[in-house]
Amino acid sequence: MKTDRPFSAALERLRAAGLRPTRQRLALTRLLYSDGDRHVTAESLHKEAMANRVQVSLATVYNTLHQFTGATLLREVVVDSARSYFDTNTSHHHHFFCEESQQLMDIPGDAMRVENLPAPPDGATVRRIDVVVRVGPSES
Amino acid sequence: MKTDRPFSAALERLRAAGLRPTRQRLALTRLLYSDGDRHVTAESLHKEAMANRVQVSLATVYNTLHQFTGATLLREVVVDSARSYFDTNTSHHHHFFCEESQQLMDIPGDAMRVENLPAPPDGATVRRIDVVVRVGPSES
DNA sequence: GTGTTTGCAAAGTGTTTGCAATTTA
DNA sequence: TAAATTGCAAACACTTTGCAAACAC
Repeated sequence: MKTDRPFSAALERLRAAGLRPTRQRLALTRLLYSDGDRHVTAESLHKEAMANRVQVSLATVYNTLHQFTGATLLREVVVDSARSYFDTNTSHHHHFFCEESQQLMDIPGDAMRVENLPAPPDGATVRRIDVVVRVGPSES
Repeated sequence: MKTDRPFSAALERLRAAGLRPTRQRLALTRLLYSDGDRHVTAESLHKEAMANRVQVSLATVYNTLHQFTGATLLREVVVDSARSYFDTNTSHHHHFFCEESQQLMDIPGDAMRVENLPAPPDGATVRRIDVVVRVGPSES
């Protein structure tokens, strides 16, 4: 009998994060991590689940996205004030964002650097640096 | 008779942008540009207007912020998916953002540089590069 | 006067929450 | 069985819109 790879990988991933492997979380984990790095919104993931005959409510998708973010299985990316995006790549990196297509694309972490960052104000510490390169179609 | 500086400056600013100098727009312009660079949300500007006995509806504040953005009198800054921020400094620069206090602070445009930006995907052009340095209180 | 702008209240969007029913361990 | 999770529908916060009254030119 051969192991159902995506399934057991999902199980392990949830266990490692200390989250109960419920049917919904397992299904969403498989969708999110079976095929390389991805950027999803609550709605896109919910649609994808529906299309794959995984029954999950939108509320549960929201909850799950936030739990996963809390467990650093996901990283939230703020690029659009209308919608929240979540990235399965939790390592330090930046993004291209195309406003017309609403597409996010990773920029590998070491391909880019921010130079001469001034000291943060008063008693503040830098938590994170986010670079968003907004792009659009060439012909304007 | 001496000129009412903030008033006529606001008038000129609106004229230059091709916007009719209505009572509401003049008042908001004076609030926005009389005292250095500022970061506002629709609600903060509306509150400020009320506090200064300028009667404007929140809907008009929203409309005005967008018209001003379209006329490059303002620049929208995306840092928080819950709220839209507008910056009276329209030149190229980046921001510190403190999530606990919801405070935005400018980082002067030339103090910081992004190095080794990879080429944008396919037939895309870079429209803008936004760097957000998220900070928090030092004691964690 | 004529076209623009305003303000209200209603509608809209994405997101969160309360709680009973279900599921996991 | 006890505690965690789900799903629904209602509640939310912020934002946009339709339209009649007010205003700028």
